[in-house]
Amino acid sequence: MTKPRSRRGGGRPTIADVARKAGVGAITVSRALREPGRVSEDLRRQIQAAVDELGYLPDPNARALASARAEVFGVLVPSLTNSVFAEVLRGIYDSLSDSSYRIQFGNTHYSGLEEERLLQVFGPQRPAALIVAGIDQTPISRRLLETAGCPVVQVMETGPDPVDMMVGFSHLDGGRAATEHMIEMGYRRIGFIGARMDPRSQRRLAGYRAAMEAAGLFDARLVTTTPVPSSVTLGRELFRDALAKMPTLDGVFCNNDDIALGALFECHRASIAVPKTIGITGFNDLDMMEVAFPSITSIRTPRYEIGRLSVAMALAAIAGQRPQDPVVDLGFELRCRESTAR
Amino acid sequence: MTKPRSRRGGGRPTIADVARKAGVGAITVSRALREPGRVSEDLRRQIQAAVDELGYLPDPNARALASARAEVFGVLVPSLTNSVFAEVLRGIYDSLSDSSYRIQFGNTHYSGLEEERLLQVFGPQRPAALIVAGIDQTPISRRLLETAGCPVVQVMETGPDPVDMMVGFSHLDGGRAATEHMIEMGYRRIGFIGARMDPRSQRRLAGYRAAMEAAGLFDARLVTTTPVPSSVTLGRELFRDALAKMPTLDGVFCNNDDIALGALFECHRASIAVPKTIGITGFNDLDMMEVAFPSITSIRTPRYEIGRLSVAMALAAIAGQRPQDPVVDLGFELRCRESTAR
DNA sequence: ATGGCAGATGGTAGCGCTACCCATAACGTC
DNA sequence: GACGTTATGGGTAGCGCTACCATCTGCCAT
Repeated sequence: MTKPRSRRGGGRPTIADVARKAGVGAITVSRALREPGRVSEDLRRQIQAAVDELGYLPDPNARALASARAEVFGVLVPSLTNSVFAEVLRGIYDSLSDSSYRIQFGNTHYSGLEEERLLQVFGPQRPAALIVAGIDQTPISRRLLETAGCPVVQVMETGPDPVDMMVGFSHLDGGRAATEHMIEMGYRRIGFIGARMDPRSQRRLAGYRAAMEAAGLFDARLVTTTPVPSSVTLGRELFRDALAKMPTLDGVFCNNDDIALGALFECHRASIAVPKTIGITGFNDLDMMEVAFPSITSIRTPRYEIGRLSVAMALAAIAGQRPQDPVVDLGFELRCRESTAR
Repeated sequence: MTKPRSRRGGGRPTIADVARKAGVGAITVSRALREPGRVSEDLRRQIQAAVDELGYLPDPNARALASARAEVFGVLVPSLTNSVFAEVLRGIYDSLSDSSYRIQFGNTHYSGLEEERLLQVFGPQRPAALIVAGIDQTPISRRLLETAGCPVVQVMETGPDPVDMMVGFSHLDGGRAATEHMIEMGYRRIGFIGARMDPRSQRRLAGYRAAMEAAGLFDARLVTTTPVPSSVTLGRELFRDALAKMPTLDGVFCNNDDIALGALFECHRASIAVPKTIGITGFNDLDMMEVAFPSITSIRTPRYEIGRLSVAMALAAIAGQRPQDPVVDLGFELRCRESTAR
């Protein structure tokens, strides 16, 4: 009569239970929880008491269905092995841990197809916001993002044509700055070694090339790359390859810090003096660069900050505050260290 | 008349649209999608055609509400900076990417309170399974896990009293094995240096102590620890502290590989011969241990495999297949390298 | 011929919440 | 004193899906 069916949910209190106990309507409970300002002080207290007593927790699934909006941030990164993305994720996480938003994440494995698949999985859920790494989405992914009906933040890079918002920095400028630094320090036969060669790596390479050409130093044989995923081990191998191909090498700009570390270790092993015989520059400035012996010059990238700011922008957009400039360039910083101090 | 209200959802096709187009009942569409075996070949084809034509995607929120079960795996890890957990996450992710399960993750920051909060956020959503790192949950967290109404896998460690299932290895045995190896290699004044000192680090320390005591070598002044989060930088500092405290040190077993790398770099910097003057052993066996110069002895831990197996066990449990043994010890492996080859 | 039973399909009634609209009271304003 | 206007609360009707039960068909055993 009262309960036509044993409750499927397993007997957890519902909003109706709270409403009954507090002697108010269910809607008022809903409002008291979501927009306390619209409910009088008295009722709010009464309702809070009922909530506490019953241990009521709103059902996020019912909420999502009724409001056509899930309290979920979807986050797409291309890799979990690469600690750079772990840091972005950490920034995202830390900025969201006060809120009731949950984080759902997807690993695209640097694949456009996989990214499309994941967007198709995330979309129907109507997430509160989407944060995706990179700016080179496939046309299908782009359309999925545009029609997602929620704020979208592309992170890690900036570019001219945001789907919605962007937070990042210029990899091309970073690559150029690193290379110019080495040229300034007197290196001439500067190699580029890079793994994975995703779009961001490509742009770092382009920056390297621009700097080298501007100085009249570019030589295609100085470039050693592979699509294989980056690792310290691979860094060592690539460095050996580069040196074999070009024995007069006097410096290397590495795609990232893992590669740089591998190169450094190989120098140790082969008794090549760093920075005297060969200079080394990394990219990202992981913690270990400072500590390495010799310490390694690198480009500090604002990974954690990118995560934090992307969330801040998304939350502002959810609250209806569109930023004046949807594209934010957080820049980077050259950290000169022993490995290029000739 | 037909549509009493403009559709809140924004006009995406619903199951009713598919049913109408295929000329069947909504329930049959639902069944065709979830348990194809229970629908005749003919209708299945018809329904599939309608689904394709409309581009129908089921609404996961509605599904979750109606079935009191969300297609979500909740994953709780204590850190994102520590690449060990990134690897576990990767294993979890890779095992789930074929399925329609989504992954929601939480970062407990090594805090029991934060873990409780996150479980309280995850619970009401009725996830399909929960994967949590560690076995030292607070009583409240434990109860939340027990009453979650879904499979629970505790990962990274094994222990006697699983909430439900466990996948991991013995950190105590790992610590002991590393220490015994150093003793065998002729080291005597072996220090332990450790950061963070979470429960797993504590057990590695206990293993170290057991081995040292068994050999009559233990001395409390050999132990240098800090609750500060681990990093390569910190490894260097701790190593210096340890050496200052105990100048006769002839070896160190490091809490983890970051610390070991910091110690190695400090040895380079201070011109301390490794492995001759001081031996170094790490823990986890990250990629870089093999490449370092000298290469660093470490304990290989099955991080990725833990992630994969935890998902496999959870999926089996969801399918109703309880494992014969709910606790799986994946073991570890000592990798002897140059840093302890005296 | 009857009953029974399995397999295939459909109808009804929610799951727990919120959007939308309405009711009421307490104040003004002119 | 009629008419807003604001603040506060409630009722109704779904959101899109699935659990539960009913129905219908065909086929076998009796």
